[in-house]
Amino acid sequence: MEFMHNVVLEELCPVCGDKVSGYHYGLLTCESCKGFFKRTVQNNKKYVCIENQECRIDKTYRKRCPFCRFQKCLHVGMRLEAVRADRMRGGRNKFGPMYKRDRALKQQRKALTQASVVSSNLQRGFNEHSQPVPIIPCVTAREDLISLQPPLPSSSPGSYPCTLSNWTIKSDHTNSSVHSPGPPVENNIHSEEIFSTQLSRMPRLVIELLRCDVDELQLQQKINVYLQQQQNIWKKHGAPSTFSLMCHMAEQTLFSIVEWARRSIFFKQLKVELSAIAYHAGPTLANLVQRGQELAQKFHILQVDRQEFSCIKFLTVFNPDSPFIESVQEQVQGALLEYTLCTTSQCLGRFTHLLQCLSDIRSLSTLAEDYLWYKHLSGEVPCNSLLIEMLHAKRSCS
DNA sequence: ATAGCCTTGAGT
DNA sequence: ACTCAAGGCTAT
Repeated sequence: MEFMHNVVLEELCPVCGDKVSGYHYGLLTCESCKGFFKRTVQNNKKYVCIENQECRIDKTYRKRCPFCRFQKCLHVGMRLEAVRADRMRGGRNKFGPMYKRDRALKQQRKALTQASVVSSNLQRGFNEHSQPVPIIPCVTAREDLISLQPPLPSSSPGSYPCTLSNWTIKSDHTNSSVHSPGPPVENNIHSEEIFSTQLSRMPRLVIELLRCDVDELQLQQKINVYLQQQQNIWKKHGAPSTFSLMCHMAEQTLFSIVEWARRSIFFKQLKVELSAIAYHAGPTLANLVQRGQELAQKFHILQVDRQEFSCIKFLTVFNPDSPFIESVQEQVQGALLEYTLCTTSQCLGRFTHLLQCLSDIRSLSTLAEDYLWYKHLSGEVPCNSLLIEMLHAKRSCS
């Protein structure tokens, strides 16, 4: 228990970088930002920024601009609705389970990191370039991406259990509007223990991929915050097109994938061409959305776990357009095969299903890309520099 | 106004 | 009985 607590308290406040004192208003923050957020919301304070509304907020400067500090509080995901209108003290609120899952997730990430460092030291090389991988923090906030407005008190946290025979790994999903949540899984106190034990039997490559994985909770929070902001804007200026909204969501996801690719273990050895990105948009938008949902459903039925998902993502994002990438792809595919063989009793069945999913993602991604390019040529794509840049890069290559 | 410490109380 | 995230208090 003490160990669990330490994992959490080692972190830095996402607002100012000060020492975290616990979960406050939706996430881990320091004591001072907790107090600041509380005062601001309780007293309905209105601040004004005398600069450009982009003041740096850190431990030293956090007092200088309360406007930007509060914006940052909202941006990183502090929840207005966690401040009690009736000022009742003590007790618990609806975020309790979310905190618990977040703690478990962080604990598992830490176990992974430790196991992978040990494993790096013990084993030499699944390829000749193999070297101990530095520990890289998973926080990848791009603060310039989202304009800052208060979130709405609408989303309730849900659980997305990824289970497969021996492993039980849960991730938090606050947005369940696209895919339905999986069956409830009881909170297994010993899951971390089991997880660590089983880790030793997992293919090393799978461990590495998993360790570099995207912080889904953060990505979802960002997208949620964005959608919530949009709701405020719609009230004033009317709703934007679904397509424009999806471009924004795709852009957020894209940034996250780029960050993930940068962290990925082979990235430094590659001249990476990020190209095949799977997101939902289509020949007609509705058709592509439907195909995307079908794909999500397929993943759900198969109960694809994080390990498998990491491998599939790697195989999707990196195009086998050079002999080296091709060989790495083969290794990842091999690791996936090894993993599925040792976690299921279905022989090749599961692996074949996963490859089918991969193929679906690729074809969906091609359709989405064509559609986006068409929309771009007809001047309908909002100014999403990264999306368009990627599209241009892809088109100029092929 | 800030931020560190204290009190409270539902959930476990 | 214990935990820990709410609100409260108060020196700065």
